[in-house]
Amino acid sequence: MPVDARPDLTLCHCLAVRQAARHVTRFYDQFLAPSGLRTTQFSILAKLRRAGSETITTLARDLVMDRTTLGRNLRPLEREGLIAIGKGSVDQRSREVRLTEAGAARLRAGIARWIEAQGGFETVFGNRRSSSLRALLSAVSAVDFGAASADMS
Amino acid sequence: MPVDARPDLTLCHCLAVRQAARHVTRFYDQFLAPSGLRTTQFSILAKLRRAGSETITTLARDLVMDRTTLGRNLRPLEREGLIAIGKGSVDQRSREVRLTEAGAARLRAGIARWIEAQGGFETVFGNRRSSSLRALLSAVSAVDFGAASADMS
DNA sequence: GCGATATACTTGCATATGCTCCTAATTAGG
DNA sequence: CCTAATTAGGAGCATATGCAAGTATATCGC
Repeated sequence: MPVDARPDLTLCHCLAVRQAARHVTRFYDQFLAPSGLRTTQFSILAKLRRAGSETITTLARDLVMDRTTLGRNLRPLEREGLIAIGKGSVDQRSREVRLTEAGAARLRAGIARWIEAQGGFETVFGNRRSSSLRALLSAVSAVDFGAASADMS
Repeated sequence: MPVDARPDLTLCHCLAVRQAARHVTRFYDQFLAPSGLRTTQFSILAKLRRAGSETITTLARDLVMDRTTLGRNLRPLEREGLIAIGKGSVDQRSREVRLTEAGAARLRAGIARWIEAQGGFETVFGNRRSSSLRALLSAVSAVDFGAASADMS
């Protein structure tokens, strides 16, 4: 590459993944709307059903989300009684988050819609490409950027 | 698949792309921070440099972003004098957004950091996989979900 | 030309995102 | 034990995200 060449900013991986996230989120949210859940909320409830009970920190790590972000995202769910948050049994600092009955019911309603969204996505994008994409995205989310981080302090 | 089988929610494409977006954004933002730009702002300025001048609606479409979201995202940039917004010459309703000199300078500073981030990403994720990923993400962003939309009104 | 329709944008609302700084509880060293 | 470093979580700040509803301008039909 010539020294003077302007780098091609259209090749930005960050922009690509953010644009796709916006586009796909709007699609899924459209389906989930009747259930009264957003994709983020749906993901949280789904994760809780699998995990049973988790602290905010571990749940945040599972969802590749900042702790403080998750803490706030839990608020609307708790307000609606879809989750319950109690003190951690071993560590008094931590808080255990668990799915309530109402939350499980809401999740079931959401799942019916999610199946449509997921199916719709795969129909238009193709099963093969969908699988490839999800595999690559999972790999990205699992990457440890620590070694290449800007801040080495 | 058995009728009673619970669908595997961990295969959600929406969750996958959102998690990846969060993870990658944090990585790029770390690098961009010294330039005083966030990835979203960097993308907007970069787009404006290429486009020269665009209305909010077309710019939003280019960035796969809601018009109202973009409208608000422009505010901090205008406040800092990195962009200028004037009335559209042909259509009086529209507003033309363009890069200022200060914006171009800021963008140049950001590009230096972006190169590090982009390079770091490709180093840890691999050039081949990075290319495949970006291609798939571009395809996703270009998909017209209209036909498979939940709302057919 | 005028009323109907469409388009460009803004505002209000609610959630999403993560950083920095703070407090409380835990754990490590001595 | 008791202090120091660590960890779990919250609060404040700023931006990001998009829907619904509203206003202003353009364009279409006649």
